[in-house]
Amino acid sequence: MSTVTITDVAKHVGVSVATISRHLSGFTVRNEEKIRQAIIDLNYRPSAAARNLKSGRTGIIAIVVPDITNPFFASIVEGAESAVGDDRMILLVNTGDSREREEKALTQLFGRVDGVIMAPLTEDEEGPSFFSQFGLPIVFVDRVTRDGEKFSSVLTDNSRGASVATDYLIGLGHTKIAMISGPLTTTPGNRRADGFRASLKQASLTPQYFIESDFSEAGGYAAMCALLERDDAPTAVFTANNLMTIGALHALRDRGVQVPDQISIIGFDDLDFAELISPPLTVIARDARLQGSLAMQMMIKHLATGVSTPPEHSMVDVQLVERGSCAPPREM
Amino acid sequence: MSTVTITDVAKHVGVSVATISRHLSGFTVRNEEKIRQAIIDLNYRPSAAARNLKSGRTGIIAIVVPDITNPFFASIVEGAESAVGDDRMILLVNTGDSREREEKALTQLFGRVDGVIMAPLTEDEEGPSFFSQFGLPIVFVDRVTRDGEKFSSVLTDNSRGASVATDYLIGLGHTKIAMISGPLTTTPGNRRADGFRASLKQASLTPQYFIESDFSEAGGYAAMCALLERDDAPTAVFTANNLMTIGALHALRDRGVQVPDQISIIGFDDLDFAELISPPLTVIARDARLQGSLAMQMMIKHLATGVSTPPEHSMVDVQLVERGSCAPPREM
DNA sequence: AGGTTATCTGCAATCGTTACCAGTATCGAT
DNA sequence: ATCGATACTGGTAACGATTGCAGATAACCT
Repeated sequence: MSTVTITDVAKHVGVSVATISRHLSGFTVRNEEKIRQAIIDLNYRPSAAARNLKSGRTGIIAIVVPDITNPFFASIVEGAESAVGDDRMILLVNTGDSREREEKALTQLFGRVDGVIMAPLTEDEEGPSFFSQFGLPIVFVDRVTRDGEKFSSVLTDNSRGASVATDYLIGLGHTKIAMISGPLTTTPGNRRADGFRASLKQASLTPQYFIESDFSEAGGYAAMCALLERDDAPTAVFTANNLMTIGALHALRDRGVQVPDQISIIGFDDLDFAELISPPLTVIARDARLQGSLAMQMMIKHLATGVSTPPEHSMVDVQLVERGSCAPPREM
Repeated sequence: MSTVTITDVAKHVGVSVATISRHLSGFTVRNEEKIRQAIIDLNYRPSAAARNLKSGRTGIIAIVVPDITNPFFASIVEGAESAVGDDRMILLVNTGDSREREEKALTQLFGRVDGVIMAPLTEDEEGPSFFSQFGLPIVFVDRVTRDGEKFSSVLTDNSRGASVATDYLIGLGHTKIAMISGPLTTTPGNRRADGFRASLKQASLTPQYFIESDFSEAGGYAAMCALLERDDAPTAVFTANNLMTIGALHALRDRGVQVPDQISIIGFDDLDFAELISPPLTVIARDARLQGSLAMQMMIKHLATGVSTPPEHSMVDVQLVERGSCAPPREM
């Protein structure tokens, strides 16, 4: 097996370890060709652990997401992966929607990675020092950073996105508009609920059909069922993420409710197969891949320029993709 | 910032570093409480790099997948994540369907991880030593291992799955059955094509509608278009993975071809939203999450018992999920 | 008290690499 | 022949943790 070290290579060639090391670092040395050959012959691979210990860097960037099976986060990861470059790798942590695991991940990550790209589950209630304590460079996706925090972020205008969706439904003539919301303790959940409420208010409507759910498919299903059981059911519903949209659609299908004849539905975040659903699903879309890629670029830049550089913030556009799942209310 | 070492803690308490180290490793030492407190006060976190260097282990297991946005692989990762345990983490490598990146990943992974779970892109043409040369424990998902290889694997009966799909279409009365296949250089692509051909042969049919594509949505789209342009178009099509199924469905939708009236379609690998498509999609399903979890369990077991243990192999069931996208052929 | 364990402790070597330092060879110019 | 500059070299001290060894302390028994 292979536990061949730099010393073995040095002996084999008949030079010192320093020379081999220099060759590895790209300096010109005398026996270039001999060394190159010896490395191949002995199948020598530098020990990452030893390098880490000396340099303090690992060449690994972590991405922490709540749920990798959510296509949105999968695309974030893919985008980040596309921007990571040849000399670094990605370590994925799936927190499974658990705040506890998220926290533990951060402590475990320390020393194993050079930085963390994080789409966090919850708002930071513990105060501004919570994320700082880990002493890791962090780039946030979809989480607003507080004053005094020195972290960069890639944001979407969640509030505006929700407003666009709600305004669209209002524009179609709906007045009984429901929202299946994410947890209000999360940045996206919170802001999207804000946008919804703001639009309703501006149209002099009250958010009587607001349900706080949990961003999961099961949660969306349950919420939709609850809405349908009401005496005075809504004529339109805005679901605050893709998984809940799928859940809601399942509920509607199981109950035989026709879309958009009996109820209109608009989701936040696009889906690969949105056009294949019948009717094709109208959504608020944003470029997840771009977000992941931007986050990675920020991280790499930050790592290159050093800790002292001020944090950057970038905003990714949201837009309405009109398909066929929304229509004017029937009984009007 | 924090670069507090075990020496700092030792000095702070007034004992030797060895004592701190022993405390960290769970041995009973004299000043337990004092040490515990010092660690908190100084915010000390053991250096992963130093530990790696000494122990030779990293506590990280890599998962190499061709495309993380494919729900199947996302589920594999999630399953693995669920089984990984508290003391280890997952490093994700997305090869983006590139054999080159797959290879490079393996070399980069060496020394950074304790083992690799791999859903490889291609068959191993380079001979049995190709994967061995990296000196890494590997568990394969969906790749058959050769004689003489000492790697474990989690397999699906791809051939049988394809046969079940094909037999189902034959049973409905179809004779002009197409297959949109994955690359024949990959294990899954190869075996599924085998199953298709075998079933056809048994029914005395010839595989005249066989198209080798690339497991991507765009590939599925293009292949479906090609099939539809034929003078003598097929009445049923079997798509060899979920992404190509989506692509094919898009093509059918764009051309206004009715499913299942004008053409029947059955896919390999289930989709979260298969029921939401109209008509609901009939598929060959298998438990991806289970596969990921099994692979991780094998890896952990292997790591615990040592290199000498013989490789394990486990087979995951496939089954037909009948929904509404298949019907007897129209003109018969 | 003396002897025998049973516990705990510190010293120092070690893991594989990098980087500093000083040393040597080569070369052209004087 | 001497000099200085250039280009490379080897020895070695780190990086931060773990661990075998031997010594120290305490605990227990007769």
